[in-house]
Amino acid sequence: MAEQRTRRTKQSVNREVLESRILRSAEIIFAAKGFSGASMERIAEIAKISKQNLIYYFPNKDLLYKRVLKEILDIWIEKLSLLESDGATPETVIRHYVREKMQLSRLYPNGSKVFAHEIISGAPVLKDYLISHLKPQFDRDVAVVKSWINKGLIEDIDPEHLFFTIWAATQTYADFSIQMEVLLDKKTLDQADFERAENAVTEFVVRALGAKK
Amino acid sequence: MAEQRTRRTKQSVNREVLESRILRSAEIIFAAKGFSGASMERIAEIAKISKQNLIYYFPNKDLLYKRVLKEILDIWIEKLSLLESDGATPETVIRHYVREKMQLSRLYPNGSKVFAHEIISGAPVLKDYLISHLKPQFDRDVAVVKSWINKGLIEDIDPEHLFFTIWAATQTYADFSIQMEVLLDKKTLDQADFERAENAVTEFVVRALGAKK
DNA sequence: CTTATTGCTGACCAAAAAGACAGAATTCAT
DNA sequence: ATGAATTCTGTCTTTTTGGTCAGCAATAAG
Repeated sequence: MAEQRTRRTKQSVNREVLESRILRSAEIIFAAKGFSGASMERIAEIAKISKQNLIYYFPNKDLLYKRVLKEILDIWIEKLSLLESDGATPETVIRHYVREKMQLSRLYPNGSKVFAHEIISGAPVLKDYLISHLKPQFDRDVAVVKSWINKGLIEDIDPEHLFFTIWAATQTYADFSIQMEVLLDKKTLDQADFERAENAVTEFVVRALGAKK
Repeated sequence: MAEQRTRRTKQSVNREVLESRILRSAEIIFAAKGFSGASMERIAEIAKISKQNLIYYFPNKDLLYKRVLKEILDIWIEKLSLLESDGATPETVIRHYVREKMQLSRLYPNGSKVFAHEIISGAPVLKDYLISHLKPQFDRDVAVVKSWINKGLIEDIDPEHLFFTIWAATQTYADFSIQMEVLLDKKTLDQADFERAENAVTEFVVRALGAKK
C-alpha cells in the first residue's frame, strides 16, 4: 500500500517536496535580485530551511541557478513549437502560439524574469543550451513560416523577426509587469488585464501576419 | 582664448571627460552583471582609474547606479513622445516613433539593459521616477492614439497595449541581442540586421494599427 | 612664488556571503 | 532492534567588496 514502483519512502517524497519548494524560492529571489544579488541565506529563508540545509540539497549557488534556468527553458521549449499544431491554418496556429506564450508569462513570471536577467547579461551560462536546444527548434519554426509564405497563405513577412516580436511582446507581460502596473495604475495585473493583453497582442500579430482567408 | 564663460579650466574639462568615461564604464558593467554583480573595482578598471578615485567622483555605488539609470531614462523620455510630431498622419507618426525607439536600442544598448534589469527586479529605485515622469507622458500619448481612433483614422485597437508591444518589440533588440545572435548565427547584430529589424517591426506595427489611407 | 583647492593613492576596516566540516538527529532496511 | 544511510545544524574560515581615512601630488588663484 505504502509501496510503489519507485520506492516512495517518507524521505524520497519529502525530498521532492523540499526540492521543488527550494526551486520555487530560488526563482523568486533570482528574479528579484539577479544571480549575484541573490543570497543563499535569503533563498533558504524563503524556503523555510537553514542555509546549511539548502546547501545540502544544492551544493552551490551556480548549480541552483542552473536548475532554475533549465527548468523554465525546458517548459518553454516543450510548449512552444509551431509543429505541434499541424494541419491547421496559419492564423489558428499563430493564435494558439501567442496564447501559449502568454500563459507562460502569466504562470511563470519569476522563471521568465530569471531567464531575462540571464539573457540580458549575455547568457553566460545559457548560451550553449540556446545553441543546442533552442536554435534547432527556431530553425524548424522559421521553416514552417517560410512554407506558409511560399504557399501564399500569409504575406511575405520576415519570419525570424516575427518570432522575435512575438516573444518580446508576450514576455514583456512577465518581465516588465511593474512598469505596466505603474502605467495602468494597478496594484497587480489581474486576470482581466492578461485577457486584454492577450487579445491585443494576438490581434496585432495576426494582422502583422496578413493571413489570407 | 583658453577662457570661456563657465571657467573651463584644465581641471573642469578633465572632470567632465572622466565622469562620462566612468558613466560609460558603469553602464557596461551594470548591463552585464546587474547592480549587485557589478563591483566598483571592476568599473574602475574599465574606466582605467583606481577604485578610490572612482569613489572620489561617485561616493557610492547606489549614486553611480542612479546616475546611469537617470541618464538613459531622460534620453528616452525626451526622445519619445507622440506629441512631438504633430499634424502628421497616424501612420507617419508611428513609423517615426518606432524608428526612434529602434535607434535608441542600437545606440544605447547598455543603458537599455541596465534599465531592463532594474524594471525586471521590480524597479526598486526607479518606481517613483516612472510614476512622476513616465506616466504623464504615457497618458498623453495614449490620449493621442484614442483621438485617432475617435476620428476614425485607425482601427479600434487597445492603445495601452499598443505601446507595451512597441516598447517590447523594439527594446528586445538591445536586451536580448545575444539570443538573436545565437539564433541568426551572427557574432554581433550589424547595421543590416538592425535595418531588417526596423523594417519588420515597423511593418508589423503599422499593420496592427490598421491605419486607414 | 606661495597658498588653497582639487585630484588621487595606499593602507586599512567591517560586513556580507559562500561554503567546508564535524557531528547530531532522523529514517530506512534487515 | 540495530547498523547504515540520509537529513539537518552549529561553528568556523575565507573571499569579496563597499567604503574610510590620512596624506601625497597636481593645479588654480592671488
